[in-house]
Amino acid sequence: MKAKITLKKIAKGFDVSISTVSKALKDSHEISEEVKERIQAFAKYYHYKPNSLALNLRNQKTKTIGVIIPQIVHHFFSKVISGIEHIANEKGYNVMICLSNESYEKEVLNMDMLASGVVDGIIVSVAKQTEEKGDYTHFKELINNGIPLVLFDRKIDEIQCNKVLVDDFGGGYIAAQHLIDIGCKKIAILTTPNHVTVGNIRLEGYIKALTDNNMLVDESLIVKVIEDHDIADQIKEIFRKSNCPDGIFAVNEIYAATAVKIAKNKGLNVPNDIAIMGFTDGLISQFSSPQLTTVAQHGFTMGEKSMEILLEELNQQDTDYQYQTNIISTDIVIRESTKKTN
Amino acid sequence: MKAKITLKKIAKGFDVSISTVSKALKDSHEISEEVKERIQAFAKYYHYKPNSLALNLRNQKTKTIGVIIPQIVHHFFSKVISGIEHIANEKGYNVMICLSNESYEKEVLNMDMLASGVVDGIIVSVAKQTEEKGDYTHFKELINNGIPLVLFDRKIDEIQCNKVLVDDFGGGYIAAQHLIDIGCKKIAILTTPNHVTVGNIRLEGYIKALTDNNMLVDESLIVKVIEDHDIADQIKEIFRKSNCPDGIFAVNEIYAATAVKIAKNKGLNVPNDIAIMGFTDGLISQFSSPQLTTVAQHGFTMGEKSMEILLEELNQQDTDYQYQTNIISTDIVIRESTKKTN
DNA sequence: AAAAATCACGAAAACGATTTCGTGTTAATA
DNA sequence: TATTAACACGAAATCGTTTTCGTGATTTTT
Repeated sequence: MKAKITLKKIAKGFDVSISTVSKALKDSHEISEEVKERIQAFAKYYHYKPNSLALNLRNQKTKTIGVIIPQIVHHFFSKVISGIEHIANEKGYNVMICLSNESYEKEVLNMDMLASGVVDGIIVSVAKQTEEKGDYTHFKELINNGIPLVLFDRKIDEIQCNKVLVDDFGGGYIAAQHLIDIGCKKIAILTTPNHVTVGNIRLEGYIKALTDNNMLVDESLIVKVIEDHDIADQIKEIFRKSNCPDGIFAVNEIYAATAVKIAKNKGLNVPNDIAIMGFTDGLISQFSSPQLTTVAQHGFTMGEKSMEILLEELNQQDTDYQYQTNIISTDIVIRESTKKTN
Repeated sequence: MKAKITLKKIAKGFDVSISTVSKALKDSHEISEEVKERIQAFAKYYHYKPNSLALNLRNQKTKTIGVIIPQIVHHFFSKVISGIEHIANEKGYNVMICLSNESYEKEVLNMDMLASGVVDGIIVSVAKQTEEKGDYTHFKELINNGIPLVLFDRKIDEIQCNKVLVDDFGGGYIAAQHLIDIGCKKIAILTTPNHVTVGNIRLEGYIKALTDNNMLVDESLIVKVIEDHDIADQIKEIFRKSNCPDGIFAVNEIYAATAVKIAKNKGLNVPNDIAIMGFTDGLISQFSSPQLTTVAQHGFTMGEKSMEILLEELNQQDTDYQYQTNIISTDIVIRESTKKTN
């Protein structure tokens, strides 16, 4: 393990002071051309790099932002990260990604770590367990400490900060409306338990679309999938009912793809016997067969927007800075799984 | 923006020295119980957290490791990250993830950033562009600077360091052998251009399996897909040939799923007319129809192993430390796309 | 009562870099 | 020749923390 090269060592080598070396490397006019050249050449040869820790400590900023996401094996979050990275790199910021694995405890741990001076600001999508627990003190502490925070994807009214959200309500609405438009009469929804905000809001959009079309909301067609249990088993339930649906709106790709698989196993034709669509335009939707109609939620744009807002907050000086909530609209991507051919 | 609380400020408040505060917070026996209690209570109330930058600077270590991956929207890399995180968290390390987007320039940038003192060690999967360029000076510099490095997934013989690799040769071999076993006579391979090492090695495994079984290697059945062009167009070529294959081994999920789609469009039955299999057991393989037989490369295990080796190197004192290359074996996951029913 | 030990705390160095403010030497000006 | 710039560099503070080494003031021991 070779010792890293520092200003001090260069100074000793040239028998000058540390300040001289520092200035020489910054090409200061205070230093003679001859000394500058020699020092610069030496530094270049040995690949001298100023120590970031020292710089950050002195400048009281790190040019790094932290991101805490619940999962990484997930198309949407990957896209958001890409969007964040895109803007961050443009503006010369580094990105530190942490995973909470949907766990409250890991979220708190990650946040503590990030808040201890290693980043200038933080972007978070709240873990499901935190939503369930409803304990947001770690966020409030962060804000109290004056560290800019942007929340994305999951809507938490209890925290006052900048937010970037998906238009889950609108997404749920256009999904249901699409199924209605193609002639579905009995539309089921595969959603998440109540504490998962995004699923809940999509459900609300679905309900609104149904009532706007004078359709009854049948509780038996609303399936709240619990992730601890076998997902397929829970989805199968809906096919057993005497009132088997002719359309299914799933609030994510996995549920949608699973529903398709079950339907096909039951001998049903998708989309002719039953139309099925999902949420999130990921790889599963694109590659499953039939290809899935879905609501695209533009993760990349969300990441970009989150980073832009964070930068805004980082650069603002106003005492009366106003937090904003940005809603990213959704689009429907129509594919085979809802294109009836008869 | 509230000012952060520091030892200095606490010291001023209590009219004691900084050292006293520091010791009081560490419950040192040098400080009287009374003073300790008061300072500790104050610190707790105001959520005092030692500044990481200062600590890292003093301790000359950050308890953070950096990871540079080419892509994040990719099941395999996501899995690797999860594995790295798993071990890192167990050992009290933080993980900083950077994306190179397969770009040489971004890889160098990220590495420079990480090498400037912010991490204790680095785990990298080399960008395709770097492989193509063949310029590994930034890696050599890193090693020269004494920063532990672990390379994973992509095999770079030019760099001397710890490595964790997929058994791509074995994977290619068992894939081809499997197709042979189920009776395929003309087996095509969809692989990557020569400079992408993993694709290349999988191709070698495929060739070895064929020759071991006394089968001819038909150059016209080896398709090297160029990612700049339309992937589907290039894959379609193989179906046009007079000698259309009865088995396809694709070196990744996307190629495999695309091949399946094309085959189905041509009216071919998968697997009966043509068996198709991929590499990487990701979501596409699991959810496409028919479900894809594939070679699982255990990304999670690779991540864990990479982190373990990095920790080993971080903790070693030996002057004659020996680098190791760890090969993670692959498994074949047989699904519908190669299960002939006739 | 003198010597030694303990107590409770402060001063200062160290990590690595930047930057302000000197300061001694030479060169230009009056 | 005396004064003033200009030049080329060094000392020291600063960022926040830990830690070693003092050092006065008690307290204990002889």
